Amino acid sequence: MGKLPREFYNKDSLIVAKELLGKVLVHEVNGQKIFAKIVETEAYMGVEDKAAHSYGGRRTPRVEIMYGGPGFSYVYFIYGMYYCFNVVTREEGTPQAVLIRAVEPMGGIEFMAQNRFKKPHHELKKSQIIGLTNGPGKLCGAFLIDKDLNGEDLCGSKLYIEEGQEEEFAIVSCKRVGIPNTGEAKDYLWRFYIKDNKYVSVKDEKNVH
DNA sequence: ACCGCGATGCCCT
DNA sequence: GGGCATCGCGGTA
Repeated sequence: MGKLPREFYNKDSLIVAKELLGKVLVHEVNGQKIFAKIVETEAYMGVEDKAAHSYGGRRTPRVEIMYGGPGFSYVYFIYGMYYCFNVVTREEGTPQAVLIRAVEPMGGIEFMAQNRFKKPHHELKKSQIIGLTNGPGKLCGAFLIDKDLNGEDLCGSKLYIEEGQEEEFAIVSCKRVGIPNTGEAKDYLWRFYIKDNKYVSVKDEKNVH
């Protein structure tokens, strides 16, 4: 399957966030290959977006990678415990990103089970099987994504995204999660997910197509 | 099912 | 020193 080229990422996050649904995130690590279908994303639109780390042109060491070119990872540490994985979009100097919020496991599932719960997959409860990757912090745990992967080139051969199978699905657009203090930005419908997918972190009842 | 809360450390003012 | 693009637990129903 084809790896997404750098040009794929050189667009507004609102476009890339939708186009990433159904694509396959891959991490090759410790001789293992972990891969999963992207089912939920959020667009962070940079300078104009109060919820974005780069809002107003804020340029600190943490967000520096967002100011570089498209197709690199932006991994940050949150709540003292978790990592979140983003894909940097747009050209150098325009700091946008897409947060990957949930994925559906496809391969390397035993490895994910160990990484998340220190147990073999067959010992997991049903809620734990869904809980492997149905949230931004959880999928980073399953995929062994941490600070060391900040700034990784997604056009390389370690952490990358591939075309998925041809597939029809409906896309739901709704409000982003966990950004209560961002004024009008908290109400923008910049979260996207595959309708009816089990691995979506938070379903939104009153949604828009 | 839903709700409330505490964990825990880095980043930035 | 305050806040954070989260999660899992333990309570109540």
